[in-house]
Amino acid sequence: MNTHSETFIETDFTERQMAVLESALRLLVDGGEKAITTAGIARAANCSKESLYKWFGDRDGILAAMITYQASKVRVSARLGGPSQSAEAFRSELETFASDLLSVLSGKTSLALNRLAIGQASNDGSPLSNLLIERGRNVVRERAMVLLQSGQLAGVLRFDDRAEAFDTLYGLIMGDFHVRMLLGETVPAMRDEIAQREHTVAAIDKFYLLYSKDRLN
Amino acid sequence: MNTHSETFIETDFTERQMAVLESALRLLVDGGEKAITTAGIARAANCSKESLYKWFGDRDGILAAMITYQASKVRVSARLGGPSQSAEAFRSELETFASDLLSVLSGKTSLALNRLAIGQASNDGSPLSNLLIERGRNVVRERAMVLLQSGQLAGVLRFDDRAEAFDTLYGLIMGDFHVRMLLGETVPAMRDEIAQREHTVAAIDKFYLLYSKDRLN
DNA sequence: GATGTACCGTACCGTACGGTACATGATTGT
DNA sequence: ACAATCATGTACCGTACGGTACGGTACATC
Repeated sequence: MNTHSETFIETDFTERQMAVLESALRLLVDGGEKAITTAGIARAANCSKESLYKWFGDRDGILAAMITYQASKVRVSARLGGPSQSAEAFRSELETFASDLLSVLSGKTSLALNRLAIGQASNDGSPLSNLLIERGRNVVRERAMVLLQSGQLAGVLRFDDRAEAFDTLYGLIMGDFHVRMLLGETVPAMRDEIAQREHTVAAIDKFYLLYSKDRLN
Repeated sequence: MNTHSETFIETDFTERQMAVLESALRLLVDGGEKAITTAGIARAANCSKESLYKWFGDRDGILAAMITYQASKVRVSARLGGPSQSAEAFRSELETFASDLLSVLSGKTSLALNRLAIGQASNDGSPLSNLLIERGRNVVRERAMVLLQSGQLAGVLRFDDRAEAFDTLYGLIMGDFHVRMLLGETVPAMRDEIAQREHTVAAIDKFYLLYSKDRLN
């Protein structure tokens, strides 16, 4: 049995459907939203439009399925260590989180899906945006929350408001990089692996200056 | 003579054209991108489509003109104080900057234009995005840069890399609020004036912890 | 009062897209 | 072997949009 498949979240999608969604995502990544036409998806995936409508209902259903499917793929690896650990191990875990955050949010597919959801966020209740917030941001946020919690329990960090600490951590890591990348800019600090690493370390340094247990104020 | 008009940047737009752009912006704000049809703009502004094409070339020209026009309106008030000033006055100025940043980026028109630019950022070189970055972010950034510079000259702040200090300041102020608002979420910390004020003060507090001259490391 | 300019309103054209219907081939269960 | 189910490919329909053309109107300039 393939152990890889076990790390994926179970979805209600057929293999064929996932293949179609995969090619639709690829279409979105290098073509933008205007490239996502029902005929285009069908052509790229060698499937019929009728199948698309049978499986996903309508165009918005296809888009929602793309987000759900992608979210099931990038599900971040859960924490393995317990709450009791050394300060060095915790710092390392925090840096891993920061690095993962940068990698995920700067990924082409993530950017394309965020652009898609933002582009139609002004219309109605915008289920796409909610889907992206729930399955994207909130998942990452939950992981960070338990991480911060364990840091506090381990006596490494000190804060009153965990949510505020998370916001600060996020801000120090991402800054305005996300929006700039969404606008199509190639952010220098995201260029290569070492630049990302450097930025990550600096961000965590600042976070420790603000929330370390040994903080001097 | 009206002194207000002098604070506006000169643009090449006629009064009539500005009125048309104004109603187009209003259309965009409460209708999203899909509401911006040439016929819709003409109808809302009581002008003819032919005039639209004569003035702005094509649909993208209209969108570009909307961004340029809006940017000319929200041009932030320039700093008046010189580099030599008290620490209290500088801190106050920094808080004013933070407050202005929050107000501008959470404005309905700003959000709508950012959504518009992001929505079509994946296509080509995307002149809309560049326009928004140049006339939006970079203007604000320049203002913050001279502000930070004067803070260093006044002996209040200490940093080696001014750009890095700005990124940190921005991250502390905005966090992921911008993206969340772009996705349509109503961020609690942006709800009312006092919540914004509280958040602003906390952000500047953290910034001072990191970049104050009296920092202890 | 003639001429030119700028604008409005509307009608029109071509195209592209979302969605549906149908005919043909594959696959599976019995 | 055969029927039933499913998927593909194609053809089609209605509509909405970008862009253009044209007739009509107000106004200014000479």
